Amino acid sequence: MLQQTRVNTVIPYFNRWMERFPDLKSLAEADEQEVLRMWEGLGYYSRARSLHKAARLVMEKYQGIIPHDSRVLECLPGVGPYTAGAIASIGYNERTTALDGNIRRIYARLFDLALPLGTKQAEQALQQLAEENLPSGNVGDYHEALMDLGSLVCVPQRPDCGICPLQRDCLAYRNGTVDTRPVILKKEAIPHYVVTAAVMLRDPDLVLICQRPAKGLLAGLWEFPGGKQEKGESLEVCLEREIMEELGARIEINAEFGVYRHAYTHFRVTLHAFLCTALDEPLAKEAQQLRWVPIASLMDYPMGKIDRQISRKLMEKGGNELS
DNA sequence: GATGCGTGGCC
DNA sequence: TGGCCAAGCAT
Repeated sequence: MLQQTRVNTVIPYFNRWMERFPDLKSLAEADEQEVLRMWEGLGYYSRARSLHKAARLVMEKYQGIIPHDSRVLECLPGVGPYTAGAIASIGYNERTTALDGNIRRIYARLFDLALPLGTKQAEQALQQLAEENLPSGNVGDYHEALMDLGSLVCVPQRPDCGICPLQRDCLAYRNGTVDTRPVILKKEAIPHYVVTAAVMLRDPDLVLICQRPAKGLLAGLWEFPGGKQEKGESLEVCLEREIMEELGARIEINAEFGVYRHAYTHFRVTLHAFLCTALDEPLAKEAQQLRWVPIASLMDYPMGKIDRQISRKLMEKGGNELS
């Protein structure tokens, strides 16, 4: 859960998760849709599927005992170099590095590393620094201490060097390069898409939702069908085209339903949702499956943020008022 | 080796 | 508003 996610965001999810899945066995026996529902809102949903698979794998292959060896841990789905090192060092006090974003930043500043983060040379240098500076004992505490220092004091922007216990050892501080360490290569500006979605209603209170493909963005989650607006295309034409492409159906667009903005990692979207009626029976083409579900049951289906907002608005309004 | 993958907080 | 960033990993 903590991969690329702040502790304060994780805490409520972690507590709910541990209540529902108190051990590996309960997680291993759960079905994937429920796992995704428990994860909904945390993002990076492949983490949930990987964790689910890893639980099953540990139950089957390792008799329910999470391995101690970081090289073995790295073979588990969703477990890479950092997570393997964190489990081994924090969980089992094995003498292993656990190089996360915080610790990379701290070492880059302590040693005034000029190599851009993410390059092979920088990674090698950081890994070497991590190994050379690994204490002989209490490695888990060491890693947690550095991560806390990185998240509270040696933060990316405007670090609080005045209260840093490492100030006198910090080469970047001495050289006046704290603000430019670590060196981060500029990222491309992210595109902004306009997309449409159809809230297709059918008596008495059914609405059509589609399960997204098993790979890619929001994989396995449910959504209201639609897609990107093309150049020179009106929102209505866009929606009619998308529904024909995705579902092979003509629709009647009855009313605007809402406008939603959202920023993903690699793009932004403005989504226009419309209340619609199907003129043909929709078929699953790109979607894994389609389902006409009672509006009151929408919470049973894992969704991304925008589709969950649409769902909540639908549930508030109720089916009758809309059709 | 580069790219894709969510969401929320801060400025 | 938009950019930046967060206890990275898989492909």
